[in-house]
Amino acid sequence: MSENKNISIKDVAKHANVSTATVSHVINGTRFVSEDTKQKVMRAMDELNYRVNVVARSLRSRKSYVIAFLAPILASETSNHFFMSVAAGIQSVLKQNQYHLMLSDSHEEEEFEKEEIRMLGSQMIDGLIMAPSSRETDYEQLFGDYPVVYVDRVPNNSDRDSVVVDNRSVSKDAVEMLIRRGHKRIAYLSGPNTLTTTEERFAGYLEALSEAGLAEDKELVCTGEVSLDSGYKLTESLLAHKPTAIFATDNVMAMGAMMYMQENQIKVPDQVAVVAYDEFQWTRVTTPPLTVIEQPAFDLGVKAAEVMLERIDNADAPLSQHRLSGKLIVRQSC
Amino acid sequence: MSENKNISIKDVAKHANVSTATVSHVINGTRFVSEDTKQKVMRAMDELNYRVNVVARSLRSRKSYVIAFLAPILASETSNHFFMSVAAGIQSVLKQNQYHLMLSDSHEEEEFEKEEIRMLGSQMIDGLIMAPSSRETDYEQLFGDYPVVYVDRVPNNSDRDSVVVDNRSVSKDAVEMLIRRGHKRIAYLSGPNTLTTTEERFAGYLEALSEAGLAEDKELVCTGEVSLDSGYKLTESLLAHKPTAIFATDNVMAMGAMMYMQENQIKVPDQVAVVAYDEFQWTRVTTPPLTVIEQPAFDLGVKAAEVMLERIDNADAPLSQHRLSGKLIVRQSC
DNA sequence: ACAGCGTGCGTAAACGATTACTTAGCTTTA
DNA sequence: TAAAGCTAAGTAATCGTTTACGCACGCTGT
Repeated sequence: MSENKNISIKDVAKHANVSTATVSHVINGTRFVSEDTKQKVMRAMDELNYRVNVVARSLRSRKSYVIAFLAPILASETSNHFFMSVAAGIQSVLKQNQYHLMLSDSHEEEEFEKEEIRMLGSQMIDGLIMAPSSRETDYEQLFGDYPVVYVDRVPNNSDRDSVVVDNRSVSKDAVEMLIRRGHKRIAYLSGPNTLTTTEERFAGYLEALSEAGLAEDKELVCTGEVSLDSGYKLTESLLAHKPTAIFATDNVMAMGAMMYMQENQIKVPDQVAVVAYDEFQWTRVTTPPLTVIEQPAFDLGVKAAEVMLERIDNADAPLSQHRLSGKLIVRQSC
Repeated sequence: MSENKNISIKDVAKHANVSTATVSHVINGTRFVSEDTKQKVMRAMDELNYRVNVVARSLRSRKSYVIAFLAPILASETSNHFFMSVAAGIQSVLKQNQYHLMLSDSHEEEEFEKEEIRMLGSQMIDGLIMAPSSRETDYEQLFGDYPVVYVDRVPNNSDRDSVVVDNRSVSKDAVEMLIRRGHKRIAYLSGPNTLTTTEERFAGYLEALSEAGLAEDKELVCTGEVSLDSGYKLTESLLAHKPTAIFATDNVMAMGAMMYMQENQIKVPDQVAVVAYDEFQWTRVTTPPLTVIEQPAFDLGVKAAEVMLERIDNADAPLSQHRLSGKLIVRQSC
């Protein structure tokens, strides 16, 4: 039916007896066209089932109205949900401004990520919002000449716009709360310390301890792979050192911890209290429901997109760096 | 530093003292170029920090190497994870074939979805893989002249390629298992019956009952909004009719059910057994761990992408429709 | 010695839009 | 009535590639 092959603005122009310029201006509303002519053009477009070729358009206008979001969206259940919420925030802003969102996955691997950036090439996107998988990498040489906004994480020595969570501060809140409830042996369970986020969370943990006059006990600090199994095993070894509370900076690892304690009849929170990162619906249905730190994922995306659009508007505006607050949600696990 | 503004193949050609054709052929390996010339060109590209303009390329070659995936990826935690797994599958295949994945969200709303399809325009993508939010809609007129593959769901009267889950069959398995364990009053808890998937799951439920000589009890069939709260409330009213088991076709609703029973000290599985759709890591840490139906989400994506690439290769190949099997994972909740 | 062929590369026309510059025709103004 | 101005729309260059042709040169065989 709708044979759409190769119908160009030229065909429409011929069919409507006007010039291509006029057709273009009707489509874009970029200059006055008399009502009569406008009607003729519209009718022609309808009859030919014309569809604008966005590729040609962006070649000429040097605008694609596409913003890419590069993050470890497919890496795990946790980061998946977190970054998809960020994506939702981005999308909500972009949509209002007629921009498209292109999601790319970095797999949380540097090489994979670099390859994705290369594939974006030049001109395909008007901007890149990314959560870098490494803080050591020098990304600058890979980027095209579009603006870049970092979200959730920032590489070292970056002088780009950024929107992140105030991890240190909310982590400190969480640990302080545990201390207020009488805990003195608070374990730290986390993934490897390679991301700025993780580092900040650890800093918050230490700060709370130190301000309460508690010394850091190396035996209670435990980092490992981010996975359920890893969380399970690390919890097992942690418990040998008799913590009364566990502060887990990763959701999946917290699951492992909960699973271990459930299987070994360790009462939460009576024997061991638990506070973990990331609010999910399921954290309300564990036994007991989990006390968690909720990150403003959606807002992170909203802000990042807003910053991006402003940057596109004005390349010379001053650096725009933002830090959003997390929120402690107290439930029965502590 | 890396001033990349406006470096085109022409600049490279001039700088290397060759023609643009040669540069293009070096980049794409599309015809023999002597080692010497090749080196010259490469060096020039390096020195100028040349980056191919993918927009111009796809304008000319009529190929964008972008496949769009349109699904309700941001709609809820459940569909989010499910469709992101599908996306991961798609991505894994596309990447091997040098294609890009562009994720678009349909918000599970028809108008939103249509708008997204329109925005894709023509020529921007080489193909569209989608999970339609409605089976009634006539999407055909909206599509450009790219191939379309439906995944997970298929609209009525579609004669497009498709890849879906055999929902009826695995749902039947699950209910049969409950029956074998002696259950006779099995409740059905589900979202609204507007998707083919939901419909198929209900059919499987009914079929298992009927083959076991059990009559459908309307009081035990309960559909409502897909949300934790809704699951919670519907479970409350369901329990008035004394089911001994609940079959939940949605993950979030199952969470609501679990939460209600937990809060009201209803023992699972002793008083009420539970079987629910969708395997997540957290289903292993509830008390007790949940028996679930695992959908082959990743494989769904893989297959869909394969089908897409074949279709792109050969527009006239016969219709390619696939049905993948789900898997029942039995844990302590039943 | 020259027709014929293979090799390596250059020339220039697309692809389908946007848009700076013109232009034709009409109205106003002095 | 002629110059100036205004209105609506047309002409054609341009964005950066790909690719169908064509060409020059050197080698081969007779």
